[in-house]
Amino acid sequence: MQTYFTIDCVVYSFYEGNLQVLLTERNEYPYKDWWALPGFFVDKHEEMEDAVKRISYELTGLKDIFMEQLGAFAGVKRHPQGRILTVAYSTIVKYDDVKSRVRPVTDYMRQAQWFSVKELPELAFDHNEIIEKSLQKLKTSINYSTVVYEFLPEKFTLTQLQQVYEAILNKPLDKRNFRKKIANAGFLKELSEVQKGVSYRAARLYKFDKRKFEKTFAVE
Amino acid sequence: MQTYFTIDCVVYSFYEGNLQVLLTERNEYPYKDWWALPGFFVDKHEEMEDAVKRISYELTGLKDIFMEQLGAFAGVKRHPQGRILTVAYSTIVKYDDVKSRVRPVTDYMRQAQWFSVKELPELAFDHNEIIEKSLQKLKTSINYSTVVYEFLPEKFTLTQLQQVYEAILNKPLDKRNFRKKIANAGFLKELSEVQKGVSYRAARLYKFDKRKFEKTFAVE
DNA sequence: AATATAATGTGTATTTCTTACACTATTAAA
DNA sequence: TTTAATAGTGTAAGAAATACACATTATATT
Repeated sequence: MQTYFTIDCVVYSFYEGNLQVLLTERNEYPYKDWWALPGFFVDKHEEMEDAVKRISYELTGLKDIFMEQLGAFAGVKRHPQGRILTVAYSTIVKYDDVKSRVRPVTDYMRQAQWFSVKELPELAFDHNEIIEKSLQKLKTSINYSTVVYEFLPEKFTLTQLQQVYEAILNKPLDKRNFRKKIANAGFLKELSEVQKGVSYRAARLYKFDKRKFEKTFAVE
Repeated sequence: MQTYFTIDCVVYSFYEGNLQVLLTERNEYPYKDWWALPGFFVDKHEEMEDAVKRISYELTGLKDIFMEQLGAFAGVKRHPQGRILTVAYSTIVKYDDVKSRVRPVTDYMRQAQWFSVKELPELAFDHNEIIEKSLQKLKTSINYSTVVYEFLPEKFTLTQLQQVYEAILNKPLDKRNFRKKIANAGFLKELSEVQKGVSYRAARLYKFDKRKFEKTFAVE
């Protein structure tokens, strides 16, 4: 007994204070003209991770992006033509790296577009449910993972970092307490550089120090 | 392009101070005579969750058990005959409910046996990896979920509860601090009953109060 | 009845973490 | 030089986490 097998990608970025998800407009039945997560059939000899990389690359032009498996969705009724098992992955890209490059991947999809997670349309299949689950996971893993840094450029300000936290947790945070906590964690390297091109006091730039992070979370 | 589709179950219980996993001895190639997680092909019109329930029931005679999806494992090379996608689930049963009932499910499997997670043999396919990942997840979810209570009978002592925590976290805990923390959380209902049949001071029994738990973790 | 055994049940002091809260400093643009 | 906009900073109070030792109780054994 065999089943069709696809992967779907929840591609996130951060823009204008909001978490954004990349959706594509379907050009085929079922759900023609509906918005949906970008997804595909996985090739016979292709690893799932490679399929995700392939889709993400074709959509955004980027390689080496954050990628995490969310789980399998295989409800018998999720697809009108019988079970299609999908494995959902979430990926995160830096908006600036991508903004002008986003485009649909195949003829199956018309346009590709960013949507704020706060204003999602009704999506094809069980895709709203997949995104819901993915957001939940983002939230709970924020303190134990490097996801926040995946949204930011290499050098970032503390305010930008706080905004990403706020977007994921969907609530405002106190600036001083936030900074204390971040300073305390000790994962950031303070640079001597400051922000450029702003018409107000320029903020100091920081880098995420992966080594220090791994030391803290090392299993003994 | 289609793929074979199985589910594998990580069935846990708690016995003699250790986390135990139920393994079956394979009676078929590949990996004949190896120990493996109990698993099966999923029927065409069967929901994954139902397949897990079915297997767990056939192995242990129990219904209504804890069940959680761990994720999909679909490496092209995980099965020598080409990709077989498996979705792994973890389930938890109470050892006493089950101890004499455990038995293999089909001709594909010879005996079924509990193994302490501290002394696992080398398993078929990628099953060691699956268990590793599952243990990791147990650990990180212990404080936000009801998993610990799934291991225990309806009425249990605080020492038993502490032992389950210790087995999952794989480290000893301070008795007084542990009790303070539990009392503080407020999920337990103290009973007027005490333990029976022990040859020393009998401990007070407690029940898990699901309502209180849900109140605490309610999303606002 | 006395004793040995084995586990139960309990409190305090210390440290660490979390939270609440408001003003001055700096820069660029007008 | 003034205005606008954001950066950057400390303290006090309360809550939670940790480290630590002994008297109590139920049963079994003699």
